[in-house]
Amino acid sequence: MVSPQAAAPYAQVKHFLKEQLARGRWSPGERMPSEAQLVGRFRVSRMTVNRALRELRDEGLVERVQGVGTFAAQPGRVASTLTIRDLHAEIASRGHRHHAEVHVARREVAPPALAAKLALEAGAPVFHTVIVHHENGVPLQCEDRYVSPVCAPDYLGVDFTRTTPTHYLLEVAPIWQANYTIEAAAASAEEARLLAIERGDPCLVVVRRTANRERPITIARLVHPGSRYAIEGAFAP
Amino acid sequence: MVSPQAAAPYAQVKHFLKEQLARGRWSPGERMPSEAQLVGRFRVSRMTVNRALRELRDEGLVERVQGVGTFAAQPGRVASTLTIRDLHAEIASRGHRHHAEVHVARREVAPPALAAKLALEAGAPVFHTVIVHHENGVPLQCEDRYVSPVCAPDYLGVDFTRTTPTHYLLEVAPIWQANYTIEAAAASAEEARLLAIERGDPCLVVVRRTANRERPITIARLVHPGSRYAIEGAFAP
DNA sequence: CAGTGGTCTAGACCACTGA
DNA sequence: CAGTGGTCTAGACCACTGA
Repeated sequence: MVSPQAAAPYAQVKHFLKEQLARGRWSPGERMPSEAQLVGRFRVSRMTVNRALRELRDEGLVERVQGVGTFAAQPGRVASTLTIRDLHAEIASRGHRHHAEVHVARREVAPPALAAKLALEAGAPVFHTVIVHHENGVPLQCEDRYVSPVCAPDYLGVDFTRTTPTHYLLEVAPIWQANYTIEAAAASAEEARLLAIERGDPCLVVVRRTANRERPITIARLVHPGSRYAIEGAFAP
Repeated sequence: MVSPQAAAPYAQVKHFLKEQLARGRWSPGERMPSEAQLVGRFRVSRMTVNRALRELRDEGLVERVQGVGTFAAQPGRVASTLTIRDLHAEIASRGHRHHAEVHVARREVAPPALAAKLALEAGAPVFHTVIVHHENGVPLQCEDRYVSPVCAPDYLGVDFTRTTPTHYLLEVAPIWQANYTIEAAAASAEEARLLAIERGDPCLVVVRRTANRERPITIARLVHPGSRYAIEGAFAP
């Protein structure tokens, strides 16, 4: 009998393997235990073990070859797609906990360059939030965002520990178009502090600007520790 | 009885729902059929339907709430504009000079993990090139590439100072599908040397794997100095 | 309370691989 | 051939939700 609070068996198997992989129990390319062996060790059914391994494969942690076996892949990356996707949903879909720390949430006066990008007049008010998103308690993204009060007048009234800016904005101001840049940059002292990494550590930086049919809505600078985040995607005809 | 070629039942259910979602059968937030209803309609077991829905949730296409139901998610899903561009053409289009330095171009024996990724047998030969691309004399990209001899048997005969691997491969082995990851990483000593940057400097790393209809063609790891390269894109409805 | 999704089980058949 | 992963089934128990 399993006590109610206990993690699901498939999650336990997955966690165990993840842990061992992180510790280097198997070098990349090395054969890992077969499903049958894990069934024996954990006293669970093969479907349960299979789900754990399938999810590890989907996360890029293991490789599986039918008729051959399961092998350790290069160590841990998390995945995303090049879409405007709510980070909360993304983390939840991995079965992980998300929580957000709000560091800044206020009205500011838009300096000229920013005002121009948001199609506001210089000196007009603009909303500014700085929020750090955590996955299972580990900082994953520092979201530095400016929002046009014209498109989302009630933005600052949102409880960002419960609703992400992306989620809220997608609801109140549907996106018509967006552009983005993706680059690698060294963490600033401030970013390093917020993300619990070292200054100068490589970060994946996405700058995204969205607009509706008439005007810009928001500009966000999303900084991710390079070691904890990767963008994944695919295309087919 | 299911004919051997048929897609797996879970994939059929998933495909059906994806199709309907794409057609706007359910608006965002609208309730979709329950697992029980889909079991009845497709004559499959609930585990099968559950897997289809779970994967749709993981892809961000639906939201599921225990005790309540399954709902169509906000769209948010836009085709990636990340294209496979020939770097030579990209540099030329900026009116700049491109030249390539070939550091490695040889046949090697594929270690197991690589062989699996390229659908080769372990120990089979594989082509390996390491080429540094310069824009106006400045190193812009270090291209570390493995190529399946099955798809491009004459690969090593190409003069890579005159033709880029991407250009050549697009000609001899048209791409049917591709996937990629984008991440930030610190330059290794070797990469730093090739790119004329400091070890540890942030780099934008794209790993791209392409395949034709039958089999993988090539895996490339493209390392760019963070200070010199960014990916840009836009999407609109 | 009925309906929902989350998960597990113990078996099954299959395709594939390498010895 | 034995071993592997891919998938399915038909049931089960559970937590959760909203009427």
